[in-house]
Amino acid sequence: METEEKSLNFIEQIVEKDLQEGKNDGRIQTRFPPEPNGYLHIGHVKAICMDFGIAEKYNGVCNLRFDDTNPVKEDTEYVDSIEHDIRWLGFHWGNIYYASDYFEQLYNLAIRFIKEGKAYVDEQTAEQIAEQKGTPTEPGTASPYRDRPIEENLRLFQAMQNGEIEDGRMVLRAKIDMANPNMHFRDPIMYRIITTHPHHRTGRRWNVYPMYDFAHGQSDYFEGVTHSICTLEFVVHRPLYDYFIDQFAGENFAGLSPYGPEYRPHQYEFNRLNITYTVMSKRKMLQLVKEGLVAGWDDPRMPTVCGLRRRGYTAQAIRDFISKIGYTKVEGMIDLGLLEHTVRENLKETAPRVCAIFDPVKLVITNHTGESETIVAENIDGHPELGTRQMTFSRELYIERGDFLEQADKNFYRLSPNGREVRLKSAYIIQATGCEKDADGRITTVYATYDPESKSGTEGGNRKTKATINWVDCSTAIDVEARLYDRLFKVENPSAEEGDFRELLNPDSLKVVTCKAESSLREVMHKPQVIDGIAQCKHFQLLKQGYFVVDPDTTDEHLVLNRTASLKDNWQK
RNA sequence: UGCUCAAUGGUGUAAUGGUAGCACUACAGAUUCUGGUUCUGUCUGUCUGGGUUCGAGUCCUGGUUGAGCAACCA
Repeated sequence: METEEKSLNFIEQIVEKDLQEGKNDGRIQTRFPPEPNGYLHIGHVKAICMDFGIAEKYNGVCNLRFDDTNPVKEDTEYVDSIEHDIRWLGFHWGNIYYASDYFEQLYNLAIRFIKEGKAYVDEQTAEQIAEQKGTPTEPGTASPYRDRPIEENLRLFQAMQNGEIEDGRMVLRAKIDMANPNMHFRDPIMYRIITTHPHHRTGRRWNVYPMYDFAHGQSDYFEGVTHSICTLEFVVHRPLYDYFIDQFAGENFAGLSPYGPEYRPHQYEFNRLNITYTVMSKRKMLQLVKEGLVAGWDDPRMPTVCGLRRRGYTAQAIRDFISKIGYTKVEGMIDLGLLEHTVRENLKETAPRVCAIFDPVKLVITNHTGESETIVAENIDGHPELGTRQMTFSRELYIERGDFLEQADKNFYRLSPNGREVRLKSAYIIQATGCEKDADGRITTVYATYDPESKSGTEGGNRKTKATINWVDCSTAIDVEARLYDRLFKVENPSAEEGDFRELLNPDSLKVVTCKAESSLREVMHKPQVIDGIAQCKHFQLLKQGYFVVDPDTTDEHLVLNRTASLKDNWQK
C-alpha cells in the first residue's frame, strides 16, 4: 500500500531537524501526562495522537506519566479509565510513570534550592500572595519573608513536611523576580501543604506536594524526555520550565537523569482542540455529570472517549479525525460536521446494513398468498464476502409512513397510488393501489400489489425503479429502542456565551423511540465479544436512518441502539 | 496600558523566496436496489500600510484584530 503524501506538521519538522542535528544522540522520547482527575476527552486524544504518534513515527518511545501532584482531586478510578481509553485507541506506551514516583527527588531538589538561596518559605495567606503578585501591567512587591535566612527556610520546610504546619499556613516559593513581565516568574509557589486528602499512591507519606511547574519539567528530565509536547496555554510556562531545569541540569547534576550533560528536554506547544456545539472543559463536563444533566461520563453526547465510544465512534474514526484537523499554533474551532463525516466514512466500509422502520404504517400486499418466504440479503450491497442475513417476506409488512403519499408531487418518487413502481429493498417491486384511514384522516393501512417475478437478484427483478423503500415483516419484526442523539448544545460556541452554560444545552439532544426492526438483529442481543480486555462495539447502518451501535443497556429481551450519526439527507421537503 | 503567541476561502489545513493546493461545508450535474455511497464540476482565500527582492502568503518594519498569562489547579 502506498501511503498518502502528507506534509509534516510543525512539531514533526522540529523533530526531524533535531534528528538531523543529532540532538540528544538521536533519541526521541515523549510522554503523555494526564492528571488522573477526570475522564479523557477528544481534546486529550489530539495530544495522545501527537505524543504517541511522534514516538511511533521516529522510532522513539512514549511513556504514560500521571501528573498526580494534587491529591485533593485525583483518584485511581481515573487512572484505570485513562489506561483503558488509551489502549482502546490503539496506542502503546513504553512505561507507566507517576509524578509521585519523583516526590523524594523533587523534595531533595527543593532543599537544594533552599540551600542555594533560590527558595524561601512564605507565611502569608493566599490572598496576600496574590495581591503582592501585581498585575500583568504592574510589577509585584516582595514578600516580607523573602529574605529569611537559609537555615530558617530549611527548618520550616522540613516542619511543613513533618506535619507540624497547618494546611495553607506556609508555602515554599522560588526566589526569582517579583517584577518580571512574565507573571510566572514572580516567585512562583513550589510546594504547598496538603494533609486533608491522602494521595492515591503515596498515602500519608507526604504532607507537602510540588506544584505543576516544579514537577513537570523535572519529571521530564528525570525520565529523559526529549520533546515535551503540550498545548498553547503552557507557552508562558516554558521560560519557567527552562529556568528550573537550568538550575540543576548539565555538568553539575547530570546524575539526576540517565543521560549525559548535553541532554535537555524541550517544551513545544500546539493548539488545543475546540469543536462546535460542545464544551471541552473538564470542569464543565464534571458539572454536567454531577448535576445529572447527562447520564454520566460515558453519556453518548459527551465528548469524552468513553462517551464517543458508547455513541458508536470507532477508535479509527477518532484517529482519522485528529489526523484531518492537524496541529498548528492557531486557535480555532472545528466544525462538528467534520467529526461526523469521518465516522460515516469509517463505518460505511464495515457496518452491516439492516432495516428498521421508525414510524411504521402497515402495508398489505393484496395479491400475496400469505405464505411467508425467506429472503437472503447481503450485509453490504456488492460485498458478498461480508456475509448475508435472512429476512422474512410476507403479505403484511411495515413501511415508513413517510414513504407513502396519497397525493404525490413530481419530486416525490416513493410509494403513491399513481401507477409508479417502487422496489421493496432486496425483495419485490410493488405498486400502491390505495390506503385506509381512521376517523382523523390518518392513514392506517396502505394497499399494494406486487410482481412475484420481480424478486431482487432474478432476471425479472432487473428493471429500474426510481425509488427503493425499506420494510420489515409484521409477524417477525422485533421492537428496538433507538436513542437518537443530537448536538449537546444549541449554540456553536458555548464557551463564548455569557451567563450559565447549562442554559445553552440543546433540549432535543436525546430522543428515544421504539422502532420495528428486522428479526436478524436479534442475534446481537447478548454480551459483546471481549478482545484484550476491551469490549467490542457492534455497529450497524439502519438503512436510510443512520449508523447505530448496540448500547450496553441491551438485555436478552430488550435491544437498545444508539444513533452514532445520521445519514446525509439531500432530500429537502 | 505589560509580556507572550497567532493571523491563508464559511471551517480546518498545505505551500519552508518561484503556478495559492487539499479536506470538510454549500451549490449544480452524472451514477445508484439506501434521496445514502461514488464520480464530475462550481463558488469562495493570503488582515493592513510600507520596505527588501527579478520575484513575498513566506523575509524586515509599523499598525489592526484575536487568544493566553495575575490558582496554595494541571
